Amino acid sequence: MPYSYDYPRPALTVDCVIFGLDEDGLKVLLIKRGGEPFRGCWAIPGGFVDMDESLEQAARRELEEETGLKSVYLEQLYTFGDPGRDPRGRVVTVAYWALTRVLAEPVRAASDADSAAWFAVDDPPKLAFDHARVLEVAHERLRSKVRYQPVGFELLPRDFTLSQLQQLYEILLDRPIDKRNFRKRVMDLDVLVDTGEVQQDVAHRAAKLYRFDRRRYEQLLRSGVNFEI
Amino acid sequence: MPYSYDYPRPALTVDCVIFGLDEDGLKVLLIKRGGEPFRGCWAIPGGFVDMDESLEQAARRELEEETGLKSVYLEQLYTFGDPGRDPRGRVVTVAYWALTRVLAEPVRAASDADSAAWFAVDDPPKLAFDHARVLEVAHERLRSKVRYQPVGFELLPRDFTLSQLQQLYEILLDRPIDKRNFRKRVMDLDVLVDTGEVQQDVAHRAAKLYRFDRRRYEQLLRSGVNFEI
DNA sequence: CGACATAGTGTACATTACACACTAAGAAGG
DNA sequence: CCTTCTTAGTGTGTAATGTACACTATGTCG
Repeated sequence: MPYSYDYPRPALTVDCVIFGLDEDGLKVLLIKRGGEPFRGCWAIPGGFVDMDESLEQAARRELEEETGLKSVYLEQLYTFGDPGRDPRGRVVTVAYWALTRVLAEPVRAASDADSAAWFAVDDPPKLAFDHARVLEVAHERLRSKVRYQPVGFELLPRDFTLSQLQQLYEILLDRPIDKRNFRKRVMDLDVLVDTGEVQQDVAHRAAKLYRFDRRRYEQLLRSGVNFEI
Repeated sequence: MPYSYDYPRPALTVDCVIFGLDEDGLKVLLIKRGGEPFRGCWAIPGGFVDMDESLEQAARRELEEETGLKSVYLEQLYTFGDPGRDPRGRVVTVAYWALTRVLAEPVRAASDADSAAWFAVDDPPKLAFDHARVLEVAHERLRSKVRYQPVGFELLPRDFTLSQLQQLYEILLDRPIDKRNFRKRVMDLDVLVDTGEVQQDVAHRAAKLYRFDRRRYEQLLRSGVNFEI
């Protein structure tokens, strides 16, 4: 027993709630557990924190190990630490969350997990531990965040059309949006650059392609501009 | 060495950033550390999590032990876990925060701390560990929360005048507010009950006393009403 | 009873949000 | 090449909301 302490310590883990978007709607990335407890059960990817890495680094590492996903922008969600949430003993979990494009990110099963797959957020399988609660908190956070921050842009290809952007927001906000009002609002935000290019190979009038200007966005954000959509 | 594990574990602590309000402005509750490291340095109250208590219970317990403060409404803020933030080794801290009335909550030094005192948030002393950063994150959270949730009501006596409420918001938002617009806005929220009473013992026209209707507020909140002030 | 201190009230104007429907461009197929 | 189909792209009027602004009312105290 190589590691001893004067007082007992909880185990520390990180979990990653990864939301993905495709034409069907909002998805969440889950893994099938390969070990006990809850073997064979679906769960949110995550694992133990190493002593020399930050919490976010740990989350990023576990996510890549278990799903192959890398370089997503992770944000801290909440820390779950009630006694009894893990049958192995006291485990405290710092949960992170992110939004990605589903199609751009094919997932593979990896080391610690039997397999990884996307599930509709509205209809998830039964989950291990208190992961149903974790998913709920994350979904709540996503909903409230979408309203006042332009998270959506991360989910599109670098160059995208306004219709694609609108479709994305309609899925995230789960309501139809008026085209003209949406375009007015988005253009007024002043964070899109017209690339001068248009869509290729479409069987109808090609739409203009825009690009998100992150630098400009961060500038405006600092000066307190309201990014409500 | 009574507690042994197969893998090393970080120590887990909780910290409480307690904001208080008095007529001078926004304050934060700090303790003077009685032990090493950073002995004699001011710090955010907190301590180690016991194995059989939830994170929030731990925060509440440490807060009472170190400052005498109890039954405040704590909310989870953020979890700080970078390696190197504590010279004793890897320590992960789940930070909580709360708003209280300063005058209603005289603080005493207690067990783990030499003394406890309120400091102006804008002009804190040099703080132990990465507590300056923790305070900054908490202050940021407070500022953004005040805008869209009626946190202020917690800080007033059960029965209060609209002028007191306005003064409170002026301090929290750090800007003057027009009296008529403020009253209109607040009354439109429809969460105040007219008690029928008025102030006593004031050397001028006595103001009506109102009470915050928490039940009504929670009802409206669930139905998606906007509580921006 | 006059001076003083705070309570309490309404309106006009500017800004923003929202509802709403047609023309434009390009591809495909006969 | 002309018609049809599909999506792109655009403006205006109206309602709702936000904001600026100044006076009267009520009580205490000297």
